[in-house]
Amino acid sequence: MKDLSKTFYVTTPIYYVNSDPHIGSAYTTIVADVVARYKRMMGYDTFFLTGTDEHGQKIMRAAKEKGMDTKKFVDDLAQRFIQLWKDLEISNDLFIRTTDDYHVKTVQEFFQKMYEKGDIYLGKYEGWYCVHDETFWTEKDIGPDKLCPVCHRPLEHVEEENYFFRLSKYTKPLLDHFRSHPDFVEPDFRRNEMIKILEEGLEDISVSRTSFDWGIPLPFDKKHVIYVWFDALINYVSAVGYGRDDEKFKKYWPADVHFVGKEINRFHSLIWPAMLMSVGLPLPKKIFAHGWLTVNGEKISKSKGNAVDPRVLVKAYGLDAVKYYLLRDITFGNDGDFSEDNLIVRINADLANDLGNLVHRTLSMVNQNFEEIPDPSKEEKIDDDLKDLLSRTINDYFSYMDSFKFTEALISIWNLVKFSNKYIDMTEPWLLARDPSKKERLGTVLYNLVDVIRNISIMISPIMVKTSKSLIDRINQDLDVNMLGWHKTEKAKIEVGEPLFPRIDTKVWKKVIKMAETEENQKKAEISIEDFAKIDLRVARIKKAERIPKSEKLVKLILDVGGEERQIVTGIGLVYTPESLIGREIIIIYNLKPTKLMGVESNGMLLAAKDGEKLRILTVDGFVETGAKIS
RNA sequence: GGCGGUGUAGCUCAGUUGGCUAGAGCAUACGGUUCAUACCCGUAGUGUCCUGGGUUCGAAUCCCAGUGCCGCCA
Repeated sequence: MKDLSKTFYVTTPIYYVNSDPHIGSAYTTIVADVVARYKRMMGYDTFFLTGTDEHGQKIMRAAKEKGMDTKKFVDDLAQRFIQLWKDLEISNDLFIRTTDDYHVKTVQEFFQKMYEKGDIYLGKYEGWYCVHDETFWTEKDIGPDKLCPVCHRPLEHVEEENYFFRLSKYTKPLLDHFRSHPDFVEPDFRRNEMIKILEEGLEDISVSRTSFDWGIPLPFDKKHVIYVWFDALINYVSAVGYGRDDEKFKKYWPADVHFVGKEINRFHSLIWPAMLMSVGLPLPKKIFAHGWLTVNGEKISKSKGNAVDPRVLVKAYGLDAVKYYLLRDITFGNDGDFSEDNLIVRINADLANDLGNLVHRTLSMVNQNFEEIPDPSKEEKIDDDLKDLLSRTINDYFSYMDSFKFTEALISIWNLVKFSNKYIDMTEPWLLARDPSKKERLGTVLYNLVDVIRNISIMISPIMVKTSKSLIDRINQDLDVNMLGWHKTEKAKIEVGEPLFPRIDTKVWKKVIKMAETEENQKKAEISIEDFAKIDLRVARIKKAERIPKSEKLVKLILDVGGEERQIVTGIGLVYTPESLIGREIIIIYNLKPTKLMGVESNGMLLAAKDGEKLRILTVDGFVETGAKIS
């Protein structure tokens, strides 16, 4: 299976250093990392590239505002990305910066080639430029207010001599390429968008600027610097030695897949291929444009406070759990939502309950009954079922991973996890253990389970690196994809270890994503006196109080409200003992709609002041008859 | 404004070329079990399959119109 002549080259976008990395940017890189790890496991000589995009007017201005030298400024910013990827254990083989010397040189050579080909010409550009988006607009694109149609910032009028790229010339060749390579751009709806643009025809684009100098100078006209997008795209070839290390370049180019966000799909699916055609290089095999993440249902933005540093999540939940969640819950290619609630559900249900518990119960039984992993012997029907499911899972796993269907790959692995739990239930090893004559059967059952766990740990290894390692170490086996399959577990001692994933107790757990809006929400909307009048508040005296069985918090109260007897259920059991409540006067909402809590009827609600964990019931200042109204 | 996608159980979604009483996971309720992280296993549900019309023996699935959400372009 190992064949190092197979190579695989995978890239992320290079990130514009001027904005902070958040969970959205981390998502692309994490996916690319999973793919790189998977391909390495499959025996490919893999090259995984990420990096930073550091030129452009926006960065130059930002540096100026801070009074910093531009290069020093981007050095600091790039470091933030390098550190983040280190913290997320991203396995990139190179981190490219567009300010790296070799990149600068390659870009100039690339540009020179295009020029010699006759695809670059000097023209006059007149129009409006948005510094923020690095985008040019023509008069007809914008309104009389001269604001950017995208970000609504003021535009700058520019009029200068620019070099242009004859992009229009490549409309037809690109269209042909799209038609003859149906998998060139994925998902398919993104490809269709690109085809539509091609059918309408491409226009030549301006590719140089003269009004500032933070960029790569044109080789043949030093007054100009190369448009930042042009410069950036070329990173994909400069990183693997274009014009500098032919052997390396030949080995890895063309790239197998460029992972990009949907907002930059055009650049990668149209402009970049046209540039490559111009210099006579083969096109990348695939561009995969994924969707955007929202966080807790809202767009990621600093003002909303949900632009969380991914490390905060990793620290709270663990890297493997966050990665599992991202790949399991968000269908790759579509937009998705990073929901902390759903993350916790996945951790508790899939990781702790299903996988963690399967491992823990299996390994515990092995060590309770045997010195080491027992030998299998005669197989029964249920064993064949497990074996069949394993082999189907392995097949599905390969085909899903090869087509970047991570969600499906994980679902299919987890079907195996769930069936393994059922297998334990059906074979009842704890009963087998009580009957010495069934020791052999017990050994077979436990061997099968360890064998499946071994397979699972290999399959999850590109995604959950630490978990996989921890699992395979506990059972003392090799993490080798060639060992995927039934009954390839070697004899070895095992170690039960701590539970892989502790459950998160949602009752006490504090979430880490603080939505800025939450605080605002706590300040409730103004109400009128009529609104308040709808609430019927009364004084009541507690006649009886008793805990509701099986509940820590809930207490059932029998009240006297002006001679009427009422039953309410209240959640103050952690703070008050029932005995201490009897005889006290409290305030209740008298006309609250009745409800049932833990099956016990509650006709009203007691008022209490809450300060974090502290809780005190409201009462009246001196004696008042029960049933008295409060207003 | 043009084009495209999407709208299925409380939640997240699956539903291949139209075909048996519409599915899964989570959550809920009840039962079983005890090796295990109050875990696992089983059972039970609930759905105007966005709305209205049409094609068909038969439509969540195809066609038309409307509507909500989303995307691309202008």
